[in-house]
Amino acid sequence: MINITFPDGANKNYENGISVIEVAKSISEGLSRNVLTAKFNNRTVETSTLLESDGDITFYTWNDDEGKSAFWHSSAHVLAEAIMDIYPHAKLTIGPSIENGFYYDADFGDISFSEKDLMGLETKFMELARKKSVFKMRSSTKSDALSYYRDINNEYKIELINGLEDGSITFCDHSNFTDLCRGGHIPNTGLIKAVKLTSVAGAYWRGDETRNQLTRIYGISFPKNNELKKYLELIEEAKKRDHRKLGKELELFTFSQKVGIGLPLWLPKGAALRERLENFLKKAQKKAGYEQVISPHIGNKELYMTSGHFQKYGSDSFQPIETPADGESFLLKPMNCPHHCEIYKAKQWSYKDLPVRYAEFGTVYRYEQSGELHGLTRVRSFTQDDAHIFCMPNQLNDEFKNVIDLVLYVFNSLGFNDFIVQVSLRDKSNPEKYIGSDKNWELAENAIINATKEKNLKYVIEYGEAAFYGPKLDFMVKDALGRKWQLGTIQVDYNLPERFELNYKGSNNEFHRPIMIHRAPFGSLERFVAILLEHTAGNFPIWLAPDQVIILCVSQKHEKYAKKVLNYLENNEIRASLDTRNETIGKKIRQAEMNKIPFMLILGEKEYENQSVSVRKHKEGDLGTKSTKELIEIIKKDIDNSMSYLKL
RNA sequence: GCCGAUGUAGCUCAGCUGGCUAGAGCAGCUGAUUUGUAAUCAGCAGGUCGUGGGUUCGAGUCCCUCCAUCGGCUCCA
Repeated sequence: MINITFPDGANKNYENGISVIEVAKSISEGLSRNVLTAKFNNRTVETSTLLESDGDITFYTWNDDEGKSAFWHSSAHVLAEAIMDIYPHAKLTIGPSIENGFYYDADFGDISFSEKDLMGLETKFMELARKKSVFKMRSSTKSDALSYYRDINNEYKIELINGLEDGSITFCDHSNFTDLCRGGHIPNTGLIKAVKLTSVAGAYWRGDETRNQLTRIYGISFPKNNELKKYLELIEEAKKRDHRKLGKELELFTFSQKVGIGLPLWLPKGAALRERLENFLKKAQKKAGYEQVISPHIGNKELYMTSGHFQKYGSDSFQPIETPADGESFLLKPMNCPHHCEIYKAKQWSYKDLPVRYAEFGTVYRYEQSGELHGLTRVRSFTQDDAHIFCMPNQLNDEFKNVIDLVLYVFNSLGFNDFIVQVSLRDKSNPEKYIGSDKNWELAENAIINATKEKNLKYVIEYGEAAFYGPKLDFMVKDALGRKWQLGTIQVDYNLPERFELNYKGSNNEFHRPIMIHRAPFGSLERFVAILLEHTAGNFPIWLAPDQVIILCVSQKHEKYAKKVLNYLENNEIRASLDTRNETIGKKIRQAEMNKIPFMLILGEKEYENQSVSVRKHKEGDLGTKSTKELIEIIKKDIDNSMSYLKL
């Protein structure tokens, strides 16, 4: 007999060698039907696994992330089977589950696989799934595994197996198909009732640009047809929130091939919105002891040689601007830090002066690869809400924590509650990617981790994501389609102060090196506005909204009164516009709704007679007739509410 | 940069297997209408079908080049 403990603490005795699914069945028939995968003693097991010791068990269904990932991972197996069925010469590599679905990477050799071919694969997929083939794990010796893949000439799997330890190698069989796999499957293929192969993409083997490019097929599958339908509808809805679409519709920004790809042009409404964001942050920074500085858009190449940026990024950047003078060249500013270092150097510093905090909305230019450009989120010219704090070692922790507070304040003010805090550290196996001593890196990395812990932030560590000069604390937010983007960032840097030979006079009358904190709560104004657009679907908080009020005349007869009301609103510092076009009131309302203007005022005969206004709120509808005094109160209150966080 | 897809008026799209002066709705302009809470009616104007080449009696439609955009990969100071 073995004793099995359940998540609620209850436990029960079973025959030694009972299967996971039988244990589930002993609890309830329903659970055994829904269980997709399980963990036994914290190890992922198959539902067919036989249990031969005491232990804790947890069952996972479609409602759990673990259940979904087993479902999707199993779907990847079926996809692989379908690929081999239709393209017998393809070479399989890996096929994991991802956040929304799964993919499989395969080498199709000379065949160019395109989206048109997905339909055929999808049909084959469902045909295979319907066979209800059972997933069975099987262990193999390293030499058997290697000889299996040598026989079918799959160098990718051979490379994978060579990286595995003998004794830990397992295959998963279902139907007549087998694949190298470490486990975590659903009971059988029949549970997959719906699949959608969503896209084809190129992906480098092992993520390495210098190696073969494989064909990646993305898909998503569901236990019910209806869920697939709902998922596809959700995607359609999300596409409507795409900032590129909304930015055009709301006349916020545009691009022009003539100006150049990836170089955004801000339209009046967008520029004004951006300015409001800048002023909001400037105000907060002033309170937090920052001073604004200004630096030029170009800098001498020597500046970036000193910082190390030129050596690191020079060859694939906008190329240096040569001047008539011999040997003189300038770079378009790709970052502000070197300039701020030189500003720091403009005077002598005493320990009594520190910390000093230099802030600048600095526009920078980076030659991003053409395939990487993406709306406003990845551009070649963007404005960082940059600042650099120069401080002493004993001030570092407090300064860092204050910056965290500032970032959180910005995020909370704008309703970004759903973000991931990422500690981006160096990849120690690639030291050539970084500058500076190991000792300085240790200090910087520890400073970030400690401050993050002290602020009780839940964080994930990502190795290899650090900047070349120092580790980062990144605040990641998802766009409408779930893609993660870095917005806020805070970096600890011991290296640039060294390279720029920054110093201050300590109380012992000796020179010391300050530590530098790089930070940008928005990250870039461009990306921040893009993500804000997608999160709000263009319904900005009213304090930010391009137009807060639009006045709609029932007929052109009321234009004069409308102008009076407009004037009144403007005198009360409310952003308003007037629609006097010769159109029906219905049409003007419709357009104002589509333009997402928070308040609409309808002015006609009735309002003119008693000098009132009819108020309609965006998405809510008619609020009835109000006096102009009441109107201001209503709007001011609304603006006030939208700024409630800003005042904390 | 790499893989795949797409590219027709300001916007959203139609144009079957190549065949008469390339269509529609919205937006724009002109006129009528002067309107009561999500589209008033009529008329007009607007496109070298992304670019350059090729195949063909004939190309928006087929082929190639380049460019841009979209979905990924790589990259992201």
